[in-house]
Amino acid sequence: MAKRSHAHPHIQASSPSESKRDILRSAQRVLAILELIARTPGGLTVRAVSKLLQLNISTCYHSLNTLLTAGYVERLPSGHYVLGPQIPYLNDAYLRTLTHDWPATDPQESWQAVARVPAHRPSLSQRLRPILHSLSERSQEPAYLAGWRYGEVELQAIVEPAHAERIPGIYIGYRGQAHAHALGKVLLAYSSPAFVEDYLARHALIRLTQRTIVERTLLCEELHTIAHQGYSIDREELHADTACLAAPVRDAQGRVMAAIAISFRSDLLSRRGEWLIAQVLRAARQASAELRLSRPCEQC
Amino acid sequence: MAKRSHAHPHIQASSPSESKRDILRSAQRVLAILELIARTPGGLTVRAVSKLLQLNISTCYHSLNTLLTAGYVERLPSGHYVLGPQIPYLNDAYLRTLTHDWPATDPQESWQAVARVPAHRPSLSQRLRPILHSLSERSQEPAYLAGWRYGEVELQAIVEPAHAERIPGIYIGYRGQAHAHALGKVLLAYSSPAFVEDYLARHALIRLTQRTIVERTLLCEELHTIAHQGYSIDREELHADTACLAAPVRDAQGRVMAAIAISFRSDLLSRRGEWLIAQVLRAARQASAELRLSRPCEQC
DNA sequence: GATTGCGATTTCATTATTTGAAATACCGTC
DNA sequence: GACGGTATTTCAAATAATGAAATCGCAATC
Repeated sequence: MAKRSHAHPHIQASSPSESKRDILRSAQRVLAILELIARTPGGLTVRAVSKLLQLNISTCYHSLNTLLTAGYVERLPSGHYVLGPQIPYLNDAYLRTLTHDWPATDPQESWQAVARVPAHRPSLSQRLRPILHSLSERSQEPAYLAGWRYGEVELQAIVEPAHAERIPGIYIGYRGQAHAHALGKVLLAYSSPAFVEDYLARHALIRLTQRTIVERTLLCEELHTIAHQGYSIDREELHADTACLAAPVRDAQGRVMAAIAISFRSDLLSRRGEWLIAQVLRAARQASAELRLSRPCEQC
Repeated sequence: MAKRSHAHPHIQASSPSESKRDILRSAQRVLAILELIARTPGGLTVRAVSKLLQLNISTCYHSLNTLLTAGYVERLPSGHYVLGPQIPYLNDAYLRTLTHDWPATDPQESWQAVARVPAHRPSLSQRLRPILHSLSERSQEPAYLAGWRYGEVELQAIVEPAHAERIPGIYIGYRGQAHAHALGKVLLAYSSPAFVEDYLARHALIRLTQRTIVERTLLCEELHTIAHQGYSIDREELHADTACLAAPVRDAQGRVMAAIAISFRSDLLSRRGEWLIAQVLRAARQASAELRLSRPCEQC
């Protein structure tokens, strides 16, 4: 975007690393402080922020005041700043934007259609929640729904049973590491080769556990296998001790719109694997059936 | 905080309304833009932001770029900006801060103890989730958990059954309007008079429906009734057509630490009210029993 | 195939805003 | 009562944001 054209007539020397144009530096700093606080469970004092970010304490003081008055952080009586109530408020708004249906995956440009999708039609996650619910109920494991969003795999719904916990570090809105989980792999497996190409060009295959598939060729083989067998397995590829199973959800035209999954302790795979696969496939079939009827479809 | 002392020797005339000191204006503007986008389901273009906020288009352009590169917004191919993946990421961090136990309510200062509570003990919402789950299961209505946080009632857990939807506009992390819902009323009902006094001084009794209690004396009467009967009812006080029932959860010392509730279509109140009250009371009793055993208590 | 309209991007000088060092205030502890 | 660790305030320096206007790009229209 920024053209970084002929240097300013002004000074500009003093900025240490090549600082980006078109960015509001104090705003950027404030956001960086917010993220730092998010990463620190117990909160941070003004001074701590100043030290960690190598910023003048006065700058941090003003930045934190800005965040404070806007509700993005809160100040504990101890002087520690923690995330404030504006965060879940914005998240609620974000969740409502999941209330679109996305066109499937294919040529990287397909998601541009999103712009044309009218807001406020019943979302996939809303329509499929009962199915996730019963999947979670039957299996007594957490159930997940993911779809494409702006060229990324996005986790869009989680239904947890009373006792089992979701995979740590995973949350609604989580994107990425598609190569390392069952949902991502199954969605990629049913994408066009051109799209997979593009996806792999945009994403490094980061190693998350010893089992993560980090070889491009191995991953492509895996995707073929998945497309052939109709579901995907994550054997501790994302998180040690945890396995996932995922299966595709198709719309009336047969396009893969989403994927449904469950996660569970990986040692269950050998004992209950077959049964769990059957449950996931069943839920995915139900979901596809649900999408087949009464599509409030605009672009058909 | 800001002392607004003797006017600067500089100009300072040009700022129209009394602009606050100790605030980073460009950062504040960026946050305002973020909130504007959050309020707009379909997203906004640079120009639209500029018009709505009465800012120079160049300012908006730079602000949006800042938000964009930090992941707080995303740009659709149409040029519309919508909330980005950083929002749910921060929310996940916020949710983890719910992983404290809070001291109860009383004298407005009690929440200052939060600062001393070590992070990472099992949270109320984690411990009580199975109970909420079975409450939701039995009643087939959404179940809620709320507690005190920094002197405010905060919604801390929601368990939705397969088919019923939570109250719109309500989300985990939601605070306030305690006078208008069952959870808030029951928590206030078991707070000390001094605290209620303080709470009422800090919060106007905003009218949300025709039934909202906006008279201070009426609310106090209501709180007395609630404390006497052991549960609270919200009869369309927060949201038209929706009723809630809430009951207190006590710790081993008998202090009210939280409240459990369900919401449902208000017409069910006459038919199933008695039964639903029994369910909520039962869940609250179970929760209190759960808190009674094996408290990982630091300050006792 | 050129034109128009609409909006995004870039430019650049002006000027207000942010910065940073240091002084000061605060609070709990020894 | 002094000390150590922080938070807050001050104020001049100078950096960084602003705003008007020019430019660019795209798509619809003539």
